[in-house]
Amino acid sequence: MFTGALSQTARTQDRIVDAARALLATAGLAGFSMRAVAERSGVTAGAIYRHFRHKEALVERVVELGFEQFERKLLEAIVSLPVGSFARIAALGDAYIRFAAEHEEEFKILFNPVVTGRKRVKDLPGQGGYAILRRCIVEAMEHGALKESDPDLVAFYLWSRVHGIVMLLLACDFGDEFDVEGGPEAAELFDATRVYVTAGLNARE
Amino acid sequence: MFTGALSQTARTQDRIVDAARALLATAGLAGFSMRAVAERSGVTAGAIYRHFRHKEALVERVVELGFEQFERKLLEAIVSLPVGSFARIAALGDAYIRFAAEHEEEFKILFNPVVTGRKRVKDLPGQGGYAILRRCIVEAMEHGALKESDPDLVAFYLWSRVHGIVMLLLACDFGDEFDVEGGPEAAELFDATRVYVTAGLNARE
DNA sequence: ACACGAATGTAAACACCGTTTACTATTACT
DNA sequence: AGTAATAGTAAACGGTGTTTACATTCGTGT
Repeated sequence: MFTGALSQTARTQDRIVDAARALLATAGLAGFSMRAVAERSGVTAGAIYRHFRHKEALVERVVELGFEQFERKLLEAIVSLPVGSFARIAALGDAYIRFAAEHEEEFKILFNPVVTGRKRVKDLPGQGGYAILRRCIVEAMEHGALKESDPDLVAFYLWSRVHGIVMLLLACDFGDEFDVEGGPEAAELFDATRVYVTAGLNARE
Repeated sequence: MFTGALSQTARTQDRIVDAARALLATAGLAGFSMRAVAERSGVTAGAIYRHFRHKEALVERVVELGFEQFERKLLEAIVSLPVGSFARIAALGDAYIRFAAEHEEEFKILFNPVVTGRKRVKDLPGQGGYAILRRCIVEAMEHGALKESDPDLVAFYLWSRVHGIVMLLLACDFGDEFDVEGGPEAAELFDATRVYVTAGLNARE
């Protein structure tokens, strides 16, 4: 049967997922228990198992939604910038870093090999942003903004770069190496090291 | 009193830590329970609390030992290479990646912001390798192997690069983007993208 | 050599966790 | 209206990290 309204099933399933997302964002993975999710969604812990096979499946769903939101942010970041420009690539890196900063707890989960398994890039929503990045790289090469090269290799290089900046700063406090109180922010270091990416490190010219 | 032998305290404490390290390496964090560590070290779970305040403190100790071993590997990697050479810097990256590959489970923990807290780089054994890397960079600049620049910024750039490669590959499978069955290895991608680091990406010369 | 206090270990309990079970209430459809 | 699937509940189960009450061992001063 089809009614315009959502089925009761869908309603509580959504409430569970919403509660799970909120809980993960505020309490982190430590405070994320089935009973806590249940209470937040006005349901009993056992009821969650009518909608998700186990806790991991619920976490996976949250991660999936996180990646969808992530992809949306990446698309928004480049939409108003000229096709084929280096600015588009820089904007993607910036959006990546901004997302990580604004959704810290969620980001820690998205790419955490301990809490969620290793993901095939192809199966991620929007290929985890890889597809967008690769397209911008190809276009930039066509427009002469980037040296011609293997776009997959460049995409991996640039992705691992922003990812490394974010993950390293999540794991380590560089407050004593860079005299910024509380440590420098990812966005600053991303900007400050950009020149190395464009011009290279070699002294030889 | 002082005897040549270790005190009983130190003995069982070592046995606990050894068991913890072995368990973490084989079963990962999922199989790492206080009772499992206890059984492996021939002791009761409660006894562990005479030596470590809580589970996290035990994990922290394992992480600390991991960082010490990590630093040793980095030092070994450069000792026979000429001071001031770019080869030293490349060797550090290589050792970083090799360590991550050979101690995968341990590495996932060392830099995981979810399982261990954010660490001050200065407090890590060997500053987590930062001190070694920075010294090699300064020496390379003095010998003209690297463009003159802020060594801290370059160190962060290079560290985040290897870290990003490793963490990204731990989280994601790129088997479909690079036609290497099961996905490419970190060492391959590290080598293949090195030219971007030395020469830069810009088309403009 | 002995005694005594601290250090170390044990077994059992506690509260919490993910998950399952037995049961009830609701829903959708003939 | 009747019925079979669906959705929800409360209680239980085994496992977890941690604490407790108690026993043992150890180190040391006399």
